[in-house]
Amino acid sequence: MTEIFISHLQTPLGLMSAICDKSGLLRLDWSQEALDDADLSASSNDVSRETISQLTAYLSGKLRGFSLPISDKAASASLLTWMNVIASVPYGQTVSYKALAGIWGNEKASRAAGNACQRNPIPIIIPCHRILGSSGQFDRYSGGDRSTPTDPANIARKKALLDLEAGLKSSLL
Amino acid sequence: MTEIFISHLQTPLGLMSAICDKSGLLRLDWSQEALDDADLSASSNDVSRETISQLTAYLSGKLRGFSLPISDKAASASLLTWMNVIASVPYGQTVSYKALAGIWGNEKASRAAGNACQRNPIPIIIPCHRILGSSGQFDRYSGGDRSTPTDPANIARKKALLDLEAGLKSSLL
DNA sequence: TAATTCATGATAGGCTGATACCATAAAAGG
DNA sequence: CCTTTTATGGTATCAGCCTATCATGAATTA
Repeated sequence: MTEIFISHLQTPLGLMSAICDKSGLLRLDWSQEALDDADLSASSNDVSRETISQLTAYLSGKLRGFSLPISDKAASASLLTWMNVIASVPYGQTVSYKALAGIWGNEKASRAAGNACQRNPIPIIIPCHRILGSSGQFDRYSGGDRSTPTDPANIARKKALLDLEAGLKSSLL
Repeated sequence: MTEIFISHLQTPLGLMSAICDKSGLLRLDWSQEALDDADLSASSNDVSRETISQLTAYLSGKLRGFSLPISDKAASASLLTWMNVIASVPYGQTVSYKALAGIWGNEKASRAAGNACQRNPIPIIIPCHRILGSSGQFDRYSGGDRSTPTDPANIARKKALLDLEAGLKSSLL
């Protein structure tokens, strides 16, 4: 029914797929299973190409903020509000789940904050990698795939993104 | 997501649209709103064309029974059982809502029978026009559009179909 | 320090019961 | 005849309610 558009980017951390409908970004994925319920004959469109373009600049260390339309079908209404809160964390900074929950409106909802990070369909653009445990742990990361928060490959991705933003690496491409 | 196929037939009673997915008929409609949630670029397929073909023969008085695959997504499971009951009423015969309910399994469910007729997504093929009030009234007909059972144009269609099957007219084309 | 345990809040999914909707039918009253 | 009233059964929808899940955090142990 709803037409789907896709663009890809090969990175040292894996192949990324930007998936959109006509109104904006739906999700960003590392694994190929992104294609599961998408039309196999999908082509790219302006938004998917622009996403890859900005992503390339970001991973090269040349871009510190994204400007992209996000489809309102990317997530439930409640998750979208969480995504806005996550997006308010600036480049290069990190925040605990508890602090994130505080910004959201209830400091005690730290666990709900983690829940939202896990279900974030658009990693990097919505910078859930900047959310850490209260004592600085970054041992969980889903990278758009809700089912693999402890996958070592994902942890490595989180670390790489943090290193990039901390200036420890100049590029991830 | 699910691909849709459509074929049309212009008749004196209005433009008919046969809408299918790959597994069979989804619905048959008189009004153009049939296209509302269908892909505007939809094309025809074997089933949609065969539907129009058999329909043409039926409306010309040359065919008295249909043989077409019906998608299991055309209706809920409970409605599909009602559709089978309706389809068991032979060409040229009529039955009351109460009698239909009796065949279905509960003579007192006459009102549920009417409910099923109203929601029948495939008029003519599933011959809900053969179901009348207990004293012979045919003053309700939806013709695939659940919201207009008392529309005079629909009543006229029901009468025309009954006249055709009674041999009062030799063709509706 | 590290492993366990416990208190917590939000979300989504599943289940249950209540309800509004009807292309009915029969009876009652004029 | 006509309209009105009442009894009626099934379906779909929705509001509650409960529950499992979780990328947490803090306190308690050893």
